[in-house]
Amino acid sequence: MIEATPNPVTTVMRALADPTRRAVFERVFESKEISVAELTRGSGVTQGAISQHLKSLKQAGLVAERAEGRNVYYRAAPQGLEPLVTWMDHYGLFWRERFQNLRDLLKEIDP
Amino acid sequence: MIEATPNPVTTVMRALADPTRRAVFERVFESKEISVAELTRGSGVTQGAISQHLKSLKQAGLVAERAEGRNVYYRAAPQGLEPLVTWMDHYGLFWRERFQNLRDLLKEIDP
DNA sequence: GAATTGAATTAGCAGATGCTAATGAATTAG
DNA sequence: CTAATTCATTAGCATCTGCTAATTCAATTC
Repeated sequence: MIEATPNPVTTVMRALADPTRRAVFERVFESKEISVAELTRGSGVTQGAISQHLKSLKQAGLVAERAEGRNVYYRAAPQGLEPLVTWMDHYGLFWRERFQNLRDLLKEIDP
Repeated sequence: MIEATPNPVTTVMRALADPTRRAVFERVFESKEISVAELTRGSGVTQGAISQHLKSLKQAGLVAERAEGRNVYYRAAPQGLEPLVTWMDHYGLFWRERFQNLRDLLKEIDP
């Protein structure tokens, strides 16, 4: 079965399924803003590869960019995760169990 | 960067990233139990393909099986989604918004 | 017992994927 | 102005993936 225009869930899952690409997202997420060069350092892959991963993440709506001079700074766009959350809402029944342990968390947010 | 033993998050995401395979999981989830033949019907792919997808899902811990006679019945194992949930717990900050609407749900569970 | 059905496995293939190396465009530094 | 830095893009590649078709084994059915 082929999806003409791929489902958002598919897009996001595919973007995050690759460990290298997911690691890029995580680093972008943890830094408020981070340049491509900085992302490349210690990534184990070339700058070109990083740019390609960033392109995928951007198309999935998971990161956004801001150009400044010759640098391009990326930041996470966690709203991009919404398709995943919605999907899990529906198919992750076992959440119910989690909700039982959630009282503490709620207190933390609104004591 | 190559992962020797792939991360559970990677395993689950990869299993669910493919639309056909995810559709299989969803159908298994919605039926309490379902045979391979039944899954094959209306899936658009051959029985062999379905078996391969089920194998992936099983290795990811997302489904379990029960053999009876010459049939094999599959059921969802939503605990297999835990790696995903844990990951999102960490990287899906925007959950905070959702938590605000959660009070009602909690009351429903423990009035 | 022979034919049928359900399911797993395999070989083989077309297409997708992730990577590198190289190139090019743009900005900054000397 | 020239050299160096940052980033995106491309071609080419080795590998992975999802599929079909075919085979095999097991369990019903006739």
